[in-house]
Amino acid sequence: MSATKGYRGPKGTYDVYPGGGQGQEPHERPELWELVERVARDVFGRYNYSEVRLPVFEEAELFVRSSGETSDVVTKEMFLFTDKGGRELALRPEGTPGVVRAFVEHNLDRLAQPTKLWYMGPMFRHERQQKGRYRQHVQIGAEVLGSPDPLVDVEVISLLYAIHKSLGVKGEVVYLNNLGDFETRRRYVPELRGFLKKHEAHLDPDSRARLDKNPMRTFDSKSKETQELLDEAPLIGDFLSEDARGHLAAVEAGLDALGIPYKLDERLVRGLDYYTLTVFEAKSAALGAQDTVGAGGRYNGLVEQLGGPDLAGIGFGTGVERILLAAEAPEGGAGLDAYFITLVPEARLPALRLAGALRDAGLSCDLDYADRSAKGQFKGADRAGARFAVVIGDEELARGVCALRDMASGEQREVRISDGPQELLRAAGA
RNA sequence: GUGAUCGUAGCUCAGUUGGCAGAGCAUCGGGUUGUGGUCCCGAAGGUCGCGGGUUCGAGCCCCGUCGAUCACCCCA
Repeated sequence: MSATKGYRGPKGTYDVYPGGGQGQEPHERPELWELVERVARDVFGRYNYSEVRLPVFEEAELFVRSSGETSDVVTKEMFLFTDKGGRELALRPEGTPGVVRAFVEHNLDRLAQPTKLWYMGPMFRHERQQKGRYRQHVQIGAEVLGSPDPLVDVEVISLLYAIHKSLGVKGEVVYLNNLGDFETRRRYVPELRGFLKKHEAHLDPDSRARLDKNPMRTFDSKSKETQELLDEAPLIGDFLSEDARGHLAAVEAGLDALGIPYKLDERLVRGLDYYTLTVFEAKSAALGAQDTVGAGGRYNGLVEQLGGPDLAGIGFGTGVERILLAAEAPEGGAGLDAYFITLVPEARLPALRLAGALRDAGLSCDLDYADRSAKGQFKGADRAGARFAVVIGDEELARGVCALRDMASGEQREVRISDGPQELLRAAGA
């Protein structure tokens, strides 16, 4: 916050640093990130997904091709730059294009199908920041390539739901829709456009501008008048092909079987061009206007469009900052096993040696390096959440022992220093 | 990119009609020459976001700028 004296982080970014949570947003706390990573890794493992780690920048063209020339993400939110070889590059605004690119580049369709992948990493969008919206933010995502099976849709949605649930996201509702296949949209879009043209005078300016290029996005409008108008508009549900209708029904049956609560929302459209059939959005009532915690959908034409085989695909992305904002912050972290308190300079080397031995044995410990008073060092032990304080002073050195103090009970016993860490461990265990 | 509100100690915030920058918490030290989490005392910590203007005098008023928050646009 202060920053008169030096540099500040770039607009729309934030730092993760130790601070005991004081004045920090949850996503600024390192212990919460460790928790998220642990949980994500664990859940993905249980669903048999493999991790991919990809560059945070790609050829800009890749995003234009996949996300869509008219999408906001591409037209106004990309961080673009040219490298010294004249290549047009972009910091990735989302994860899916990179994953599909890597899938095609490495011929991952040779692996067992479908290919189930997950990632976690920063995404970049040049937009006005807000709480729960940052220019650099972290998404956890999954992509399943190579299967059109609606039960894969179910798995992906349940995966998203499981991650949120494991991390304590509050007030979550999953919205589901089906945007149809290409045939569906060929019939539906002209119908919708025709309807909107008739009422063009009553549309808000943004919706009017989208009329020709992407009329379905009109459903995203927050204008009251436009929304009232849309009550009369034709809905895509009535235009779904036989296949699309069956797909949606199968997804619903699967979600019901798993007991995942969802709401069908025929007005749900997504900002990216590549979606087909299933789209979904998980929102949390615990957030403000940026209430989407995670979202995704099926993209059956994308792999081929990016130069790969004609394979189906589906995936989601979920924002870690938003997960943490919408979650109950867990309290209490793991403390140290031992904290060494040295009362005379001659005690420092023996303490260092013992601490090293304990660390080698797998215990966590720390010592005072600030030459503090005994009282100060005990405070340090307390603040570090140490289970034991190991005290070495004049008297102990003279008798070749250290005092092992249980910080919770206050009980103290002596252990011979020459007995080494094993004896300390035994004494501590008692 | 548009609009509104805000910016004072590490954190949360007081600061009157413009008159010597404060509190609580946190930090460090002392009370207990070697024993923490309670209590008491003390210390340290600020170019009041930054730059300009008005004024004898600006944390306070005016302009600009940067940043944050909220709402749009859109999204995770």
